[in-house]
Order: sequence, then C-alpha cells, then structure tokens
Amino acid sequence: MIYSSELIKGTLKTIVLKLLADNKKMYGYEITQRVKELTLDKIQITEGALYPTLHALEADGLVTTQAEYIGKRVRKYYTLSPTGKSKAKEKVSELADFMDTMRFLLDIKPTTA
Amino acid sequence: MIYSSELIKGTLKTIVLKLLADNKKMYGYEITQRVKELTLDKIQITEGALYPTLHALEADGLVTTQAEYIGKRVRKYYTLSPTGKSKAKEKVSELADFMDTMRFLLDIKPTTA
DNA sequence: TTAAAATACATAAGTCTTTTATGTATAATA
DNA sequence: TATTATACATAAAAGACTTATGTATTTTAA
Repeated sequence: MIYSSELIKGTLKTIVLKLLADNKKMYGYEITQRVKELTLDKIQITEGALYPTLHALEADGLVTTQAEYIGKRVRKYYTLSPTGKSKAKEKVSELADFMDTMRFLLDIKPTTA
Repeated sequence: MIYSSELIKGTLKTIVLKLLADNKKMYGYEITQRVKELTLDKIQITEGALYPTLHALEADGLVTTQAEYIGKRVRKYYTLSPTGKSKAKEKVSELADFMDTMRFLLDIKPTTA
C-alpha cells in the first residue's frame, strides 16, 4: 500500500530537512531510497518532486552542496546550514503539533507504540 | 499560531468527511466554525477551499444535500451517503496510518495523551 | 557479452488543490 | 444605522507535485 499522494504534499520539505539533520550529508537518490526503506515502501519520493525541493532549499540558504565523483558519475551531497538546522527543528515540531491537532480533531486513538 | 498552509493540504476532504460522519448533517459555514473551535483557531478552513470541496464530494456521490431556509437565508445541509460513510472511515484510517509512519520516520515521540 | 536494471542527475508541461479576491445577500449587534 | 457575522458562490493566481522525458554511468543477470 502506498499513501494517496495528497497526504505527502506539504511534508516533503520537512522529511528532507529531518533526514539531513540526522545524517550530516546525503545525496538526492540516497534520500529517496532511505525514505522508501524506512517507510517499508509506503512513501516513495519521486525525483520530479525531490530535486526541485532540494534546489529550493539551496536557494533559501538552508543547505549547501558539494559534488563528489564516484568514478565518472557525479553525486551532489547536501548539508544543512545553521539556518537549515533550526528550520529542521521548527518544521518537525510544527508537524508534530499539527498531527496532534489532527488526531484530536479526527478522534484518532493513539497507537500502542 | 496557525499551521503553515502546506500542512493542511490534502487533509481537508478527510476532515469534512469525518465531521459529517459524526454529525449526520452539517452546512458549510458550520463546518468552518466547528473546525476553528475544535482546533483552537489553529486550523481555519477558508470558504474558497471548502465550497469547491463540498461540491466535489457531491459530484462524487459521497454526500447529498438539502436546502433549508432560515428566514430568507438559505442553508445547504450536507449528509453522507452510504459510499461517503465508508469513504470517511477509509480516509481517516489512511491518515492515521500515514501519521504513524511520519512519526516513525521523523522520530517524533508520542505525546502524553 | 550484452541487454536490462539500478544509480544519479535534471527539467518542463500538466494537474490538482488551495489561496486570494471578489460578489451577493440577510441577520444580528453595537 | 453602520459594522460584523452569517451563508452561499465562483474565478484567477499561486504552489506543490505528478508524469514524462532526457542524459549518462555502473552493475547485474541472462
């Protein structure tokens, strides 16, 4: 099962920032694979969504990039800037708060976890 | 504080279906007010978003409508159809599942609730 | 050994949902 | 009696993502 795409909307930036906050540096393809793994294939980030998002984060000064060559193929690593780090915390806690509100609003019982 | 608008995206239909599932019949303006109340003003549904959504639910056969006159002013009540009822359950549980996945992915600790 | 799949980047047209703006009208309140 | 609240509606613009396409290298399987 894969979540309907509307649900993912608006959370992509938060996911990317959080992964970068936990991993120091990651490249685009790696991010798509990590999310796929961690969510047991339930969330699959498409490249068409990811790359523009990464470029926007860079344009906003939230990440910096370093190219690295693996053989002849280039890999573009992304790292959080200090601003990016605080933005990551901010976005994650906003999402956490939002999800609490949604659970209350929709009367969703907490999972035994 | 109001959540950044991207977060709300994709959840509006679910919110509307769930409120209708719990209340038998509601009208548009009432839905906006109820959500505002229940979320302590943190989620404010705009009319520009709500009415097209309600019309779409009707077009999809998930709700039926009855007009009611309060004085000279019309109120349009929405009621879930049988299809709408099962759709409501489906959407709410999908969202619950999605939020669990997100909490795991973003390492968000459960709130003491 | 070579065709297919995986890795790795990128962009652009189209779609969908929501925002923002606007419009109409009645009822209640200050 | 002017303002705010109630109550509907639509339409242009914005924004985020999907879908499609393109390029190229490396690995795997037939």
